[in-house]
Amino acid sequence: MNNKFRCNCPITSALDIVGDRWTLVIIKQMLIEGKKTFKDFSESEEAIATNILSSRLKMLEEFCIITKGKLPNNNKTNIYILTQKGIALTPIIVELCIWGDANMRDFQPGIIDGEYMDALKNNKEECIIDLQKKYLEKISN
Amino acid sequence: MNNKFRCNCPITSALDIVGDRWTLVIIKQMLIEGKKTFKDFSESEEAIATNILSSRLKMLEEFCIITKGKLPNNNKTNIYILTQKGIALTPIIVELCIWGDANMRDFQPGIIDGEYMDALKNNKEECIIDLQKKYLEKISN
DNA sequence: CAATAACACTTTCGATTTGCAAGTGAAAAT
DNA sequence: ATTTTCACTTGCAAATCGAAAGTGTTATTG
Repeated sequence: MNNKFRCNCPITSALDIVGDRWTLVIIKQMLIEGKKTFKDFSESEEAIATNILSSRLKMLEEFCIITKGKLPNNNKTNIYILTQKGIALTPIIVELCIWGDANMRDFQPGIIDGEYMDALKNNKEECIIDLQKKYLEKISN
Repeated sequence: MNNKFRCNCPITSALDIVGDRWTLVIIKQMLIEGKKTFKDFSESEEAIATNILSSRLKMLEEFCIITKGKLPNNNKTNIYILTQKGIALTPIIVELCIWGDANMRDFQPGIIDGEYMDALKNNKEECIIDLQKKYLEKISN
């Protein structure tokens, strides 16, 4: 197993895992859009290719950011769920959202905010806690 | 000019620009490590290749995240400076730092925190403001 | 029970990107 | 005048990406 990490900086080390075109998009889809199956992800707006999706899910499982499981009455569909490490990425997702909303419109005028955006601008910290709480509720039943 | 953007989500749009292996590492080096010349970046711990560095600096300039300039008495060395859009990435860098520090040690035991880490854990918001203020001071003289 | 559909991948392959090394040209220092 | 420094650019092999098609297993439908 070769070392994925470029150096001992915590920021660079974080980027060694989540710093690519797709990883945080998948996390976002789980956390905010409630996606949890391979099909959910592959049918997303972002149109991720299935081979890339497959390799990213595998990597995220290796680094304990998600877990792969099944529903009791269904032996076909895999269910992917964020672990604590994964849920802890919420502040990063939220900050990306705020930055993208505020700074990318000049180049991407089509940006459409979700319903969460207003709340996010008003009270960021509360919003982060709320997103995490809602995700935990969603997966616990 | 082809469209870089995958869809209308602000998070995905942010990741279309800063979601790669190197972009946020460069921003971090500017903001936290005070790097500002091509040489500074190319001699970094992370060891970015000069062709990649060159293409990223060009891209960041296109998207108005950095500006390229010269010092009055030096016509050789280029000085790269974060714009407001660039400085606004501070919260993302900070959150990556916190997440990496808290969650990557299992896989990267070598992680070494900078002096800013303790302050960061105690008072995140103040730390973000402080980092931005210090950067602005640094470039204004 | 047989046939079909759905799901979760895997494989293939051409295109793009990465990363290393070497080279270039202009400015600054010696 | 020569050497060094800086900021790139070029060339090339290796790795990764992305679109499409294929595979195998598990529901579902008639």
